[in-house]
Amino acid sequence: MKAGCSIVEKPEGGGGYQFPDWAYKTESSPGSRQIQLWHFILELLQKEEFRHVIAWQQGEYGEFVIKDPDEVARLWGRRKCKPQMNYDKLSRALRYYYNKRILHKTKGKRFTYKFNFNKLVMPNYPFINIRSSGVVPQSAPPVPTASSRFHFPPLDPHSPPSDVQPGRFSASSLAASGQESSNGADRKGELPELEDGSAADWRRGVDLLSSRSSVAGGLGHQKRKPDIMLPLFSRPGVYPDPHSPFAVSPLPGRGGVLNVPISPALSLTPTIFSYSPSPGLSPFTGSSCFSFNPEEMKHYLHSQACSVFNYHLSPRTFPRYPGLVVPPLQCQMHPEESAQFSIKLQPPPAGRKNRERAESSEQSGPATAPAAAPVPPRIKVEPASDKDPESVRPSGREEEPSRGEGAVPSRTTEEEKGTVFARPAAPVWPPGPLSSPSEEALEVTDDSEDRPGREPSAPEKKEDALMPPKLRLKRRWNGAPEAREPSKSGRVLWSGPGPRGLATAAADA
DNA sequence: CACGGAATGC
DNA sequence: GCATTCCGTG
Repeated sequence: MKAGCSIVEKPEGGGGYQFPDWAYKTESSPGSRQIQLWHFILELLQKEEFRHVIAWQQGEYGEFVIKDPDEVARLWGRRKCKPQMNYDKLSRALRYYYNKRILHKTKGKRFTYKFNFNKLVMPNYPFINIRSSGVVPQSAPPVPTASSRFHFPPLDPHSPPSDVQPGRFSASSLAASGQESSNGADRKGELPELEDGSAADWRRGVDLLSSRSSVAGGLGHQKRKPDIMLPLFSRPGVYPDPHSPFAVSPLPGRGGVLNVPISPALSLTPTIFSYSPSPGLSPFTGSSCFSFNPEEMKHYLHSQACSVFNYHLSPRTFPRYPGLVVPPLQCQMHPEESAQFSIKLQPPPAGRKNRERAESSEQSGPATAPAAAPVPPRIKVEPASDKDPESVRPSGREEEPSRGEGAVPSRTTEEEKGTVFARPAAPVWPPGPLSSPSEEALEVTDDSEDRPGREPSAPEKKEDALMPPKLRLKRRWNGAPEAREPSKSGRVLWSGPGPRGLATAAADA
């Protein structure tokens, strides 16, 4: 790998997880094993240290503002060992996400982009009812008793999906997936190809799941439909940054149907699976829904924890099992920083045909921000390289004074992790108590109002389920700020498709 | 600033 | 595939 740059690459699996595998893995980034820009952005967003550089925009769910474009570019360049990186280039990369629907631009606001969680998730989890909970992230309503009901997903391999599934979320419940949908408006006709790319990508996560589950089994054909289930999470709780898309909506009661993992990243590759491939380890493996090996579970939980932690996912994302304690692993990673050391400049790409300009460049930045940080002890060095980027940075760092949040120590030790769940980092943001998401969601809700969301209660199932994403694809939903909620207004949400995904999936299997 | 095509690299 | 790098156009 790029040796020189040590940085990131994926952590090894064995040891600890520095970051969720999926963040670096192939799965999440198919062709390339390197970290992807959106992962990186999420990393930065999750860290308080970078709040002054990039932060969630309050008010809009999933929206973030690059406060210091140059800095972000530098950090990115550092991470990728591209000293020549600048905002212009970085932004080009971000623009490529538009078609993939990972991001979209918030028009009118400079340096402001928005993650498209909704869409992200949808494809993967068509069964999720967005409306109720508000899309994505917050998706899940806390199910209080989750534990009791805990059904784990079934991801399992052999188990026939069919067998298992029924209980969990019925398709019906999930059904509604579609907010996105379609309103006619939405889809402009532009999308010709649609999906290919994008949908496919998202789908990938599903596939993974599937594959995992079926690995041996059935895979003959792949079904795209996800048959996975996500665990329900019980506690509503708290969450760190309200603005974070990962944050859960404060309102517990609403029902979401299921919780889905939310981050886009997650959606791509659910954390669940990330932790270890080995079949044996898989928590779900073999076991039926309820049975599982504690060890494995721990492992799983850990992973989840890490994910939660790393991305500030809502605790909801973390399934809670009674009694289970998650041991701290090292989950931390830090984006940037690590790079500090090894940055190697790469020669100016001579890239384009005739270009030979050499820019001077300093090598990247030295310091600007974080860099100076005390270098942590363990950071990765070459050998370790893979491990983490910033791995371990102890706690230190910070650059960001930010106001009050000082209180929160922020990650650091394990304990904190625990804390995270309990009380995540403090958001700096004041009040914004409600996140928009919820609001949005609320409105829509309708059927799902079910409060506790627990399982899928949704009665309705729209059957059609997933729309072929292909169809929809490229629409640009940007434009109006609120456009994103078509459902509400237009409401249509796809009536059609819903549950089918699951159901079918099962069936397929 | 933002967008997106094109060429290129990995 | 996913950027990175340029660049012309709004």
